[in-house]
Order: sequence, then structure tokens, then C-alpha cells
Amino acid sequence: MRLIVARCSVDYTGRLTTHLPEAVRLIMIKNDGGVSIWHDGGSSVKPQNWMTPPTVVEFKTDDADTLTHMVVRKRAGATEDRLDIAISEVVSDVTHDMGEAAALEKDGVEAHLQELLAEQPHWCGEGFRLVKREWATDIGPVDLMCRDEHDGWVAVEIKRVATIDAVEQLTRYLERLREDPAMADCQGVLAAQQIKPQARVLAESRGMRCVEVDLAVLRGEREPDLTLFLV
Amino acid sequence: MRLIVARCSVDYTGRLTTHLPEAVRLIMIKNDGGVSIWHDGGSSVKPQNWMTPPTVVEFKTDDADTLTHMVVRKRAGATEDRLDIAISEVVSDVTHDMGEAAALEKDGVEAHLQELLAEQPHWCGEGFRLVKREWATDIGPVDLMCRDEHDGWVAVEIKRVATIDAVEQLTRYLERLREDPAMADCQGVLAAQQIKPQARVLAESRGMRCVEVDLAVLRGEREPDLTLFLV
DNA sequence: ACTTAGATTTCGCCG
DNA sequence: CGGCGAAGTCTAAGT
Repeated sequence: MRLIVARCSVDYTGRLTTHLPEAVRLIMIKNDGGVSIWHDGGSSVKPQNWMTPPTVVEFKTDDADTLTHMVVRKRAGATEDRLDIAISEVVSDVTHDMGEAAALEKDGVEAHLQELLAEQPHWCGEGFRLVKREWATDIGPVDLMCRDEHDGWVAVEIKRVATIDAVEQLTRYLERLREDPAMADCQGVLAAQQIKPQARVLAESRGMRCVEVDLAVLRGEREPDLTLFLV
Repeated sequence: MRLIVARCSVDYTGRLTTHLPEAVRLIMIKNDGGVSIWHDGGSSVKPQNWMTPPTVVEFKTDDADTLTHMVVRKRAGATEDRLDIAISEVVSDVTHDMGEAAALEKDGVEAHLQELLAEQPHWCGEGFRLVKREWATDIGPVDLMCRDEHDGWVAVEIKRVATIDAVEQLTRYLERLREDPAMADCQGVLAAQQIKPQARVLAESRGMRCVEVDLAVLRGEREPDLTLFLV
């Protein structure tokens, strides 16, 4: 990884056009050709400009061998994406070998939530039993297909954060499932760690039930809130 | 901006839990408290771990004054987000003053497309006249509200790339608008630089018209394709 | 190769 | 401050 701190201005042309006035910035160049440009202000997680691999990076120097321009190019279909970096002063220029990649291990994303709810479907509704995870339909898989206490079919859509899009998605699944006479009265449940108010309103107006689930409770790390039962 | 290159392992607990095995990485620390952690492999634009401001960053050193741990904390509602960085070797540790911020100037995003179509609504349909941009409904604003050559209402949804979500969005707007008897026969138009095939099929099955627009033509930089008229 | 859906999405606007 | 829509979204998985 090469890290250049330099006073520079940057122009990008590609999907859109942008310009960055001259300032001191960090230019991060990865071995795979990925380039990102950072300033101390602004976002901590999103660069001011960038180009993802595969790229061709060209360095231009003056007579004194000082870096004066960088051009980063990428083929983007018929046209070309281009990052032009004009450098007026190099403050620092170092390269570090970081060795091989070490992947990030995650726990607690939507897939994990689905596993836990598949094991404990009763959190989706009283007496629910799991029939199948990832129940295939021709418009995509239903996260959980269950039967309720009266043996009725229930399609469960799982999100970490449920927005109006999740309601639309579940609506499409239910429309399709109910075309089968055997599932004509299939119910819908939206299960999420967080359900946005508008999503809840839309879901309930369409007769779906909404369930907010707590990851810690699902993992058995914490008891569910018993207040309601104690009153 | 402080740039630390170090052999380290990282644990994050917050919205989810992650672990990064030991490797040499770049730790970028901004003056506002934002922290991001980078490796040479993987994404060029997204850090392996990060924490956005406001944060509290704590540096721990051993007897020889060598950096051994960093803890980055952030209040996140009731709980706390935490980034634990265990450092076994510091390769480099430099700080650069980058001066004041320099904002990014953009051109060519959806807002720009909307401006151009608002000025030249005939690209959305023969004889269209603009009534209002950002026509408010209680489920969000309609991009353009127009009247067609027969004085009929038309709701226009604008996207850079139109997917099935854009069709759903326009469908919701039309449902809501048509509840008003005066707009009971309001039509829908989906205008975009690119319309995905599945979105086009769904839109047309719902009686919406689809229009692909060319930014260069809208800007008057290029003549529309005249082939059809010359044949 | 293309499409779909998730993301610690992030970011910005508007109420 | 919360919700919603856009993003040069990016990225991984499935077809």
C-alpha cells in the first residue's frame, strides 16, 4: 500500500463529473490498483474521490523526479472513468507491505437473525413451527415458511431494519403464494430488529403482523421483558 | 490526520460483532475522532472496521511508551459501540495537518436530471407541461407533476437507473394520487437514463410509460437520434 | 456476465 | 432528531 500526502486538486469524470479544489490530502493506493483520496474533514468512512479496481495508474514526474500528476483510468463499458490528480507539493510518500489479507469475521447480520428465528420460530408467532427456510418461489425465496397453531401457512420476511421496501417484498411473495389454492389464506409476518413506523403502518394496513425481535433474547443472553406479565 | 501502520487485531461490538485476526494494517484517525482501519486487500472504498464521530479515542502505551492498545468508544443510544485495537508492532506513526476542508463539487446526479426534465418536460411525453416539481403527497414527493396534451395529469418518477423499486414507488404515488377524484385517471411515467428490463416489463404491465433519456441530449450537447425520421 | 438483495450501508434533505 | 430516498453506492451470492 502506497500512502502519499500531497497538496493536490482532483477532477473525476465518469458516471458524473466532480472537482476538488487544491488542498493537502491523503492518496491511498492499493496493490490491486484501487485508489482513494482523503481529507481530514468530512466523512470518516467515504473518500472524497476514489476508483475501484481494475484500474491503470499512471505517475508523472518533472525533471527533478518529483511527482506532479497522477492519472487513474478504468474502462467502464463504451466510455472511460478517469481520475486526474494534479500535485503541487508532495508532503510524504511511503509504501508499506501489509502481507496477506485477513478476512473480517462477522456475527449478527441478517443471515444470523434468520438462523436464530429458524431455530426458535415461536418468536415470530405463538405456536409457529418451521416448515422450511428459503422457501423458493419464482420471484425469490421466502425467508421462513411456517405453520401457525391452527396449521395455517405463514410466510415470514426477516430484516435487520424493516422499511417500506420489506413490506412490498412480502406483499409480492404473498400475492404469488396465494395463487396456489392450498395457500390461499397464507398469512404474512414481518420480523426485524427494528421496524420503521411507516413500514409498520403499511404492513398492518395490508393485514401482516409485525414482530420486533431482540438479538440478545434470541441468543438466550437476556431474558425477554417480563413487565407485561408481572403487572 | 494521524496515520498509524501497525500489526494489530481488531474487535468491534455494536450493531453487530466482528473480529479481525492479526495483520499489518493502516489506522486512519481524523481530527474529528473518526477512525477507519484498512488493509491492502479487499475493498478500496470501505474500511475493514471503522467508527464515525463523535467518538472518544483512548491510547494505551507500555513502559517503553510504545503504543499497545487503542479503544474507540461511541455512545449509541442505551448501549455503547466499541472498537478494540490490540497492537503488537508499530511500523509507522505520523501526523499530518491538512488544513481546512475543501468540499466536493458534483454534477450529473439525479437532482440534475430532474432540473433538466423540469425545464424540458416534453422529453417525458408529447406535449407535456410542468405543473410542479416535488409535488407533495403524504407518502413522499412526486418528482414531476405534469399535464399531457389532453390536459390529463401525469406523475413522473425520475431515476438515474430505474429498477423494480422505482416502479413500486411510482405505483404507491399513483395509488395515493388517484384517491383524489380530480386525479382519478392520473397517468404514470418512469423517466431514467437507464431502465432495467425487469423494471420496464413491470411498469408496462401496470400501464406506466417508460422513457429513457440521454443527459447529453437534455443538455443540448448532442442531437437526438434522428434515424427514425430519416427512414 | 448479469441480476438481486444486504449493508455497522453512508449521506443529505426535510419535517 | 427521525424518517425517507439517493448513492460514482459497494459487495457477495445466485443464476
